[in-house]
Amino acid sequence: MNNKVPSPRLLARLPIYLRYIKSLPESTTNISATKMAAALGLGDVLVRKDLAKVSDGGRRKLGYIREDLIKDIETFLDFNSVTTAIVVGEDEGKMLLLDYRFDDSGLDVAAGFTLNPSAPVSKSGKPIYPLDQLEDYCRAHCVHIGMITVSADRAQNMCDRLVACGIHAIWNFSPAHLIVPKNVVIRSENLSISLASLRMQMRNNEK
Amino acid sequence: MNNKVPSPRLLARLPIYLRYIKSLPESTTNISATKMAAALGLGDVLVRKDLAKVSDGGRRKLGYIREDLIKDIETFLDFNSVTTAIVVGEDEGKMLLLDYRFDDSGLDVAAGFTLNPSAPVSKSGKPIYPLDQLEDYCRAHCVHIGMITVSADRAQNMCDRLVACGIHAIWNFSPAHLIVPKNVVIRSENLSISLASLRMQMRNNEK
DNA sequence: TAGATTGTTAATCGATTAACAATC
DNA sequence: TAGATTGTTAATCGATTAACAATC
Repeated sequence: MNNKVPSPRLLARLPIYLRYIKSLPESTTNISATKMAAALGLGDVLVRKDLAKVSDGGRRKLGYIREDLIKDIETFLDFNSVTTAIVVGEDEGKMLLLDYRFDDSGLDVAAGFTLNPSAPVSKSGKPIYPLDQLEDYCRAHCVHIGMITVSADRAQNMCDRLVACGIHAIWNFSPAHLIVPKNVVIRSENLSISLASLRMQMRNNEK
Repeated sequence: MNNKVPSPRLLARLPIYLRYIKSLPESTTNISATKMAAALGLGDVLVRKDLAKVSDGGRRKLGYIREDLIKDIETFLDFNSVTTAIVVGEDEGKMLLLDYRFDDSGLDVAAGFTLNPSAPVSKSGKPIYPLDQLEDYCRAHCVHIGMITVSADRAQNMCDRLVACGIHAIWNFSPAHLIVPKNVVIRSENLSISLASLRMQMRNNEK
């Protein structure tokens, strides 16, 4: 394990490894990179190199110790420390993300904000506040991530308000392209991109 | 424009270009790769090479004709032909995707299926059928994409049913790892991966 | 021992960037 | 002409794979 910035590709594969390892029967104590690679359709050397970056290695002939590997990946991905997030949004989208099960990944979606809350809590019991309490809440609590699910035309405004509250990162679920200062991290989920990629694969698959 | 399989990275950038070009004021008739690159924080040669792959080139000194470029990107991404999709899922998730605005990207989310529909139509008026009508519907209509939003433990079963109906692609919004035959395309949206990547960026940003 | 496995070093491959020529 | 731009060729960079040595 060294301290270089991990590549996005590695970061994308680690949760996949994690899910796979966790899906193995309880009785499994060891897992080899070779088998994991075969099961996931990846090269074995690739998996081994990835694991070398997050753990301190497996044992020849035995592979990696399952328990330790889970711990190592989770530690590397920082799943053990909790980051607090809030959601600002229109009703449906907001509800969904408020109640989304980010299982064991260290995200606490603490509250939702919307213009006119129709209920004081979401389905899973998370509090929903009127939008004008956003600033006070963020300052009173240690909120690091702001999730945006409003429509494209209101997204930049929400983003600016969150940035002004001192948020560290914006997780944008709106289709808008948002502009943030350099010290704020931004990540956009974009179903158009996924869709384009899916259709492209379909097209190529038909030939 | 040639006929090689486009790289996923190109595919991810094209919708970003598209969104940017469309966001320009109505009066804009030309746009240069140089300016676009600067606005989006990309290298200008990269943008120019990307555009060369989808259009038949810009004009020196003037750049690209906006209108044509939009058309070229949309054609390349196949946004003009319509693909029909259906959603199988639990209530909230299903509703959201049924009503999601895939603006102009050529996806028709035609219907939703769930075990016990609480209403005959979604908010935006899309029909919702009981799950046992899935097979009949898929065979009667020309459904190409099956979107899965059920919980992890039921996802593989839904996936198998959809595959048996002759679906061409599975768009998986459940956290499960799904197995499909070679002739079916699969794409999984995975918020854990996004979250891991976001937190990693945050961590590196703080240093 | 033989076989399964890890781990390392070199080769390959693909994507991006740099340098520069062309041209309107 | 000068400047803004495209487009091409070569260089660089990073990620993946191949080959192989080590070892339990």
